[in-house]
Formats: sequence, C-alpha cells, structure tokens
Amino acid sequence: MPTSKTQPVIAATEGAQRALILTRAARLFRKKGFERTTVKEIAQACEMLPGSLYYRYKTKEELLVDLMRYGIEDVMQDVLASFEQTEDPSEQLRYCINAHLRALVSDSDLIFVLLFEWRALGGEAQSDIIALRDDYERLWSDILEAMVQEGVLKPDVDLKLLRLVGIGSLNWVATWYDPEGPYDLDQIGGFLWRIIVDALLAGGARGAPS
Amino acid sequence: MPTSKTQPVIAATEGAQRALILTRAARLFRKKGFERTTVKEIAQACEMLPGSLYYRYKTKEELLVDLMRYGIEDVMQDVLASFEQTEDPSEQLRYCINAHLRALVSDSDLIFVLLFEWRALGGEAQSDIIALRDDYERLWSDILEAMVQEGVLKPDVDLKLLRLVGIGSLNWVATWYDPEGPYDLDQIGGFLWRIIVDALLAGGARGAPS
DNA sequence: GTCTATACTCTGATAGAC
DNA sequence: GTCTATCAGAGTATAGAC
Repeated sequence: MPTSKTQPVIAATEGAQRALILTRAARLFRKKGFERTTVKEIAQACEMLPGSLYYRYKTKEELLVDLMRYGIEDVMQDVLASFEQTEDPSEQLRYCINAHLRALVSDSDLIFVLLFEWRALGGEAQSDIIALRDDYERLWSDILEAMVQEGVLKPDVDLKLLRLVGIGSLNWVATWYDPEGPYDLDQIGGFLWRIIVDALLAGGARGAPS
Repeated sequence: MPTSKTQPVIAATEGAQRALILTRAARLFRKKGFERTTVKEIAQACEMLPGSLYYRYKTKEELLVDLMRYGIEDVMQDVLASFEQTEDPSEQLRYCINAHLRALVSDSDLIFVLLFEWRALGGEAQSDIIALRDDYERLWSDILEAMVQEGVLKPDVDLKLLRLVGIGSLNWVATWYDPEGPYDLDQIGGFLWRIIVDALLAGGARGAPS
C-alpha cells in the first residue's frame, strides 16, 4: 500500500472500531438500560474482554458520553442533509421529521440511548450532552422560523412550544414503534406533519391564536 | 377514640405509610433513576432503615412495581374525574389533557417513574405493568372515539395514531417542563388541544385525508 | 414493625504480562 | 492493543434481637 494512503486507512479502521463498540453498546443500553448493562457484557458483544475496553475508555460513563456525542452528530448530519434536499419550507419540515424518525428507530440505537439515559450521567458530563442537545434543537428552531418567514406558518404561532411538543411526539415514537407493526415511519411522520400544517398554516380559516 | 372508627383509621395510616414510601421513592427514582438509587437512600428518605423497608417489600423491584401500580391508579382516577366534569366531547378532551399533564409533573413523581423506568422491571413484572398501561391508553381511545361519534373529529382520522402521537407529546413534557419556566400546564395543554381540534375538526376546510 | 449486624454477590476498574 | 488475574467497594437482601 502506498504510504500516502496509510494514514486515512488507519483512521478509518479506528473509526470503524469505535462505531462498532458504540453501536453494540447502544443496543445493550437500549434493551437493559445503562446501569444494568455490565462492562463484561459490552466487551462480550464486541468480542473482546473487559480489560480491552478500558484501553479505549477510562470509565463506563466515558463510553456513554462518547456514544451520545456520536449519536447526536449522526442525527444532526441526517437532518441537515434532509433539510438541504429541497427549498420548499413545508417539504423541508416533512423531510426533517422523517430523518429524525429514521435516526430514532434505525438499527443504531444511539439516539434512543441519548434520549433516555441522560440521567445516568453525572453533573458535568450531563451539562455537556445537554448543550449538544440544545444545538440540535436550535436546528429545529431555525427550520420552523424559516417556515414562518416564508409564510407557511402563521406568524403568531408559539414556535418554542411547537418545537417542544413536536419533538416530544417524535421522540416518544421510539417507545412504541414496531417495525413489524401497522405503521411505517413515513406514515407516522406524515401524520404529524399534516396536523401541524393543517392547524398552523398561514391564512387558516380557523384557529384564532387567542 | 371510639372503637368503630379504629379499623378505618388503621387502614388510613397504613395507606398513608405506603403513599409516603412510594412518593419518596418516586422522587429519588425520578432524579437518579431506579438502579442508581440505593435501598439505603430510600429508607433514609422515609426516615427508617433498610431492614424496615424489607418488611414491606420483599425486593427493591417489588417496591417499584407497587409504585407504578399506585401511580397508574392515580392518573386513571384523575383523568376519569376530569372526563366526567362535562358532557361536551371537545371540552372533555381538553380536561383530560390537563389532568394527564398535572399527574405528570405534580409533586408526586409516580407517573414519571412509570413512564421512564419500566425497563428496570424483569419479564413478568414488565408485562403486568404494560397491561395496566394498556388499560389507561384504552381510556384515551374511548375519549377520542366519542369525539368522532359526536361529530367533533373527522370520521376518517386514524385514532390510534392520534392517540399515540398525542400521548407521546404529553409524556415528553415531563422531560422539559419547568414550574419556574415560561409555560404553565394550561398553556401547554391548550396548545396541543387547539392543534388537534384545528387540524382534525369535522368539516374542516383543509386536510383531505390523503 | 423497626433496628442491628452481616453475608454474599457482582461490578467497575487496575496492574502488568504478552 | 488485547488478555489475565484480581481487588476494593458497593449494594441487595437476610437473620434475629428488641
């Protein structure tokens, strides 16, 4: 192999290992919760022994933090990419909703863990992750604000409430969604999207903002 | 004290003790999670010692199960009572939304624990609690169905999806609601209620069911 | 019913060989 | 980088006195 390509290849391998560990861990954390999952189990799932894991992460909590960081980067990329697929604000919302849902229930369980295990983090780590989550929510604020400025949403809608309630309904999907169930992600996302648009579309006949 | 009153008084005292223990435990579980809360801490919060707790509950998990059972009975009563305060289906929905929100963030943290700690339960206990939760969700199905039959919601609305998405947005409020924050429960509940009604009201001009 | 004292288990984490 | 071996600590749960 040419020397010039050595560096990237190593990096990719490293990254792959990290991804593998975090994904396997996420699956366990999602199923059993962070505390009930032992380091032994994580190592086993990665086909190594506990000692080897401690070469990469000083503590179990540090692994969780890295997992969450990795997860949030993942969603943000997905949502941003979806956002840029169209210029139409209403469609942008639809795409982003779908991207969020996909990230939430896809085979990587990173986002689920991010959403449901943050209490397992101690003080400072918790603040770090919350800050990252705020970044992500800001992304949604931007999307909604653009919709207002483009005249797709009524100007007097409380965007913060809409964001909180909307993301909430999306996040909760993770608790009941069943790939074998009657609804696919597009249906769920579309349902929510339609409600928002129907209720809050600019120029709507009903719904005085009281 | 007259003898005839002795029995009830004892029962009330017993019940009060149970309520005290479960409420104190719930606060801890909410803050730290079930696993990170030690039996010692629970006992301390109840001003007793670990041994005393084990007189009432054979295991820590049994305490959690009782807590969840107690919590779900609580919500169901509240929501049912709210439902019966009016005959108007639309208002019924509004009242029930508010009741759910109140239960969710009131000083008793029972519902929060019920919603976020069910993974801490092992197999059979988990099934029991899920069955209880299904009972509760059925209550919401009934409310929504009544709204359709009274002509308040469009007949072609997917009630199951509406229920899932709606309850989800309500439940998630528990993760961000701040009593000192800008929104009170009525505002939050009202916001969601208005969206539903505006988007899905029978005879709506927009929103063909695709 | 509550307390004291304690047994037993399991887990996160470390040190050092390879 | 990964494995072996192991420790110190913590936590649930129990037995029996009061």
